[in-house]
Amino acid sequence: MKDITSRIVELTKHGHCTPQISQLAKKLKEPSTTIHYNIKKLEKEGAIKSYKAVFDYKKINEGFCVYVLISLAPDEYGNPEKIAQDIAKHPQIESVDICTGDWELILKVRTANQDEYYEFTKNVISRKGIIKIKSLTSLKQVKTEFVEM
Amino acid sequence: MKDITSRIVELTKHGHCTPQISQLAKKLKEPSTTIHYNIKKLEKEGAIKSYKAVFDYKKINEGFCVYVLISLAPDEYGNPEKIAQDIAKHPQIESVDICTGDWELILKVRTANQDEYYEFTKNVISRKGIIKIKSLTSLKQVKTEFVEM
DNA sequence: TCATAAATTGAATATTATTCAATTATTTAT
DNA sequence: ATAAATAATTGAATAATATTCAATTTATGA
Repeated sequence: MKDITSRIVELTKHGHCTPQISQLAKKLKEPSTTIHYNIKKLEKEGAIKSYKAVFDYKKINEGFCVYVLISLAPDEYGNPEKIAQDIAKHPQIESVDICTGDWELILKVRTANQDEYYEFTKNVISRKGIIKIKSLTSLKQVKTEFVEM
Repeated sequence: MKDITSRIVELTKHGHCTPQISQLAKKLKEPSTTIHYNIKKLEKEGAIKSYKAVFDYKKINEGFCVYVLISLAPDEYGNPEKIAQDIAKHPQIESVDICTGDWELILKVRTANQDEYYEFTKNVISRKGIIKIKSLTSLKQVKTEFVEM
């Protein structure tokens, strides 16, 4: 056994997918060359960033999901993007947004379980510049990435 | 002009994409039939829910993004899924999670602008059972759906 | 250890994407 | 308003890719 599935998951999580031109053509009742042309246009414009798979994350051992609200130290206000991009690099991070309001950053983190999440917080979230954290653990995800579960 | 692109966006936002088996085969240095077999297995198990496009949402007229933290009335605690699923149906909703902590629900909402978001809150979020709301508006999304922007 | 099921693979086929050239529609400049 | 230039649509031909199938190997479990 080579555990090919986990490597497929890792690659299709970010990309390695493609639109189904002929299916779209049928659905929209247009020639497939027209669909093809318009998709390439969207890609060139940068409107489409990637094609990817959406998972039942419990089934790929990423069942533990936490939203992390972060408050930054005042001296970091000038450049929140630096911290945001550093955090975004980690594979457990689904999303990072720089926000208005009571919190400057909001993260969505996926790990296998609470233990792994705890390790993650120690290594990634505990760092200079972050002065306050509130975590909201997801008990059930009803919809994710525009896909209803 | 038929505005085919916006219909393509609408369909590829949820699905109408497919994994690139031959690309995955090259990357993983395995025969494409092996990749095919393993992908079909993941699909049958329900581990893969869908294949979809990820967008630069500003460029598809969904540049206004808000995280909405919701507190439910005590009489709704017994069945938060009902409300969650009702909310999830709306196309502006990217995600809905039922959470622990100070807030019972967390939504991610995407609209064209603040006005549209305001209409959305009036129609969807102002409803019986929801007693407290906090909104966090995203100023910049650094990573979304595991894709760095 | 034998029997059964699961996973891997190559060769053949079916399906789908892509290229290209021609046509039509739209925009821009005069 | 008209001509010229650009952008979008499309069908036919080709290239690339997915899928099926049967054979083989590997793993599982009584």
